[in-house]
Amino acid sequence: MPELPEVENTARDLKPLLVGRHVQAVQILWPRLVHGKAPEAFAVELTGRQIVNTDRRGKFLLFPLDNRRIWIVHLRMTGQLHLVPTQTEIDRHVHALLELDNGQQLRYRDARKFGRFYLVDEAEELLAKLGPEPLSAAFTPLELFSRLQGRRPAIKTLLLDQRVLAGLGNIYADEALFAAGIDPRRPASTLTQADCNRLHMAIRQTLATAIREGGSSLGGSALTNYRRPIGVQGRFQQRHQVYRRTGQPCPRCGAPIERITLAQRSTHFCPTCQRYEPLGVGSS
DNA sequence: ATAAGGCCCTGACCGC
DNA sequence: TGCGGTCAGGGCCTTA
Repeated sequence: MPELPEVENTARDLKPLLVGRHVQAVQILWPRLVHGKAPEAFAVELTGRQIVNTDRRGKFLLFPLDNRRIWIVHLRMTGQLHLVPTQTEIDRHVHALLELDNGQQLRYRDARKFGRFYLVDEAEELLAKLGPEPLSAAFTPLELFSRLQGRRPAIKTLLLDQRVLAGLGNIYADEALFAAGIDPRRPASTLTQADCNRLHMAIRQTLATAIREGGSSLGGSALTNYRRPIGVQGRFQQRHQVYRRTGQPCPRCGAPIERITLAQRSTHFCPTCQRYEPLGVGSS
């Protein structure tokens, strides 16, 4: 499931393959892939354009074009972009074909059909509500603390809210909270500045390491599993401390990892290392 | 304004 | 082997 590290790797992998290429033809095989306009109009508007860069904001992939418009892709759960020779067989999960000027096709493949294409004049039309980039200078421990003030939901829930912080999904929210030693159920407003200092560092280190490891690939099949455009899987799943490790020993203390549901999402944590004791409650 | 829950999709997996 | 049920969950939408 592509989150920030997977999207970042996708953008980086595609950069040398796409920048400078012209789009010679576009075929949308599943109309609802295109957001906000007819797929025919999308195809016409993208045809003939040159891709001048590849970039990322949150979990969105950005492809600025030579006419200053931007093609934007969100992979959601199972979206994948691959570059293949034009004559490669088209399987039933391929929903878009972009013919390039070098005999290659950029293909969008998505078993769950949750992903979307956008074509906009200004990126802000789509990205205005996103919170800060976790790896940018704008994201500071104080910024994190400020954004949690007066918010009652569990900290895990808010970490998944892209308006609070852009790019975290279920895997990296769980991993970052474990690294910071914070109970995912804690009401966000109960985190102290010191908690936010640890969480800020944990988020950055978790994401930076995951990017370096090529992201996380979970599940057995190449269909639903994250694959980089160059075809390889990520390696970070080998370093998950809690995510989908229910019942297995915590790498820090050995206690069994627990799984609960928060905001309709599975949540994994160590009940010992991520303990929350509200003031005035409990003994000692 | 915040908060909570439903919805879209289909492959993988489990128990019988 | 076949089959029904459940799970996976990002972002958008509706409702309170």
